[in-house]
Amino acid sequence: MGKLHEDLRDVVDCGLPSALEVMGERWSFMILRASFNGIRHFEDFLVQLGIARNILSNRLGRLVEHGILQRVPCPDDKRRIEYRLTEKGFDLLPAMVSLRQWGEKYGTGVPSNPVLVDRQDRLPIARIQLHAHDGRPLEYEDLDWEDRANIGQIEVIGNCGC
Amino acid sequence: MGKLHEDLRDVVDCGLPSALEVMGERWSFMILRASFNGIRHFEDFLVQLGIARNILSNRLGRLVEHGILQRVPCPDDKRRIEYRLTEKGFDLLPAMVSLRQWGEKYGTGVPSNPVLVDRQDRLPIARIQLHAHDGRPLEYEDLDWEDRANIGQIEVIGNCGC
DNA sequence: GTTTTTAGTTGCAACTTGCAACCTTAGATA
DNA sequence: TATCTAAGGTTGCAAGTTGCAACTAAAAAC
Repeated sequence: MGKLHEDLRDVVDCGLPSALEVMGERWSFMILRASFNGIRHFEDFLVQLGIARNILSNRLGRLVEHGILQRVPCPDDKRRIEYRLTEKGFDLLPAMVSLRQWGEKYGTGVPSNPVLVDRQDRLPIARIQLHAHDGRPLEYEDLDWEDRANIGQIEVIGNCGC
Repeated sequence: MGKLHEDLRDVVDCGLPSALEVMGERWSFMILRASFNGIRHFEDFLVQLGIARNILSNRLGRLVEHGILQRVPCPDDKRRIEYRLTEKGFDLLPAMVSLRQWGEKYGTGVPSNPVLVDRQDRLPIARIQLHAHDGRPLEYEDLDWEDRANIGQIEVIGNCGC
């Protein structure tokens, strides 16, 4: 475990390798999706995903190790363990939704269900896209790569630019 | 190849499994990132990523197979092959950026470079997040899962809701 | 016509995966 | 109290996947 992944790390200046170290594994996003849908127990993941026991055990362990899930023993039944999303885990929602939207657009064409809605008006959320620092939506033609050194001083807090 | 992935497909109503069939493989997102950065040739991917030749060959083939990259032989030097992003490939940008931002926030702390900027003002793009159909930014507390059947009629074109 | 460059393929060893069977601890039942 | 069942694992094995190094094929350079 690990040897394959460590190489990815120091290849380039990019958050991607460290993200992929956990989330690049085959079942990680599926487990995350189940978590977002409220699944919390080992056997429920097992049934929902059709994953092998040992792999699920291993993946849950790795997700916990990386602070994406939290392992909480139930106080009322000490056999049961709850795997809950941490804040770090919740922060993966945009990435997951974006991948899901892409898969839905180009994949088998099966509409996803259930669907994320805005609690206020019960309407589906918007398609995820890139925005400028001031909120204007950006298409690929509006973008450029720039060396960080050339924009260091005018950078605005809250924008990461990557 | 493929046997492992087909199972993911029909597990749930979700675009995620079909997205992960290609992009869930260990090197796919790294190759995609290199493509977004302008890398187009076999040997350049090889050097930039430090990936094994046979794996790169295999992954490029799969990305082409899935219509994410296009294999274009150069007319001036017929040894050379260009791997170019298709529209389907470009559409993965939000997912990649979102993952990258997450990795940058929680990973090794190394700032990504180069950085995506708005061509108009040369400022870094905003952090990717979820928005309501009318553009309001949404946090996780503002969201709910809803069965597609309950919102089928009021659904707005351009919103996918997943 | 020999060498170099680009984009691969092949063989092998090491690692990872999936499946089935087993183990461990805690509650439930009698 | 002993036994049964449920929840969450671990272990062993066969099959599949990966990485490395060495080899090949075709086109360009010298």
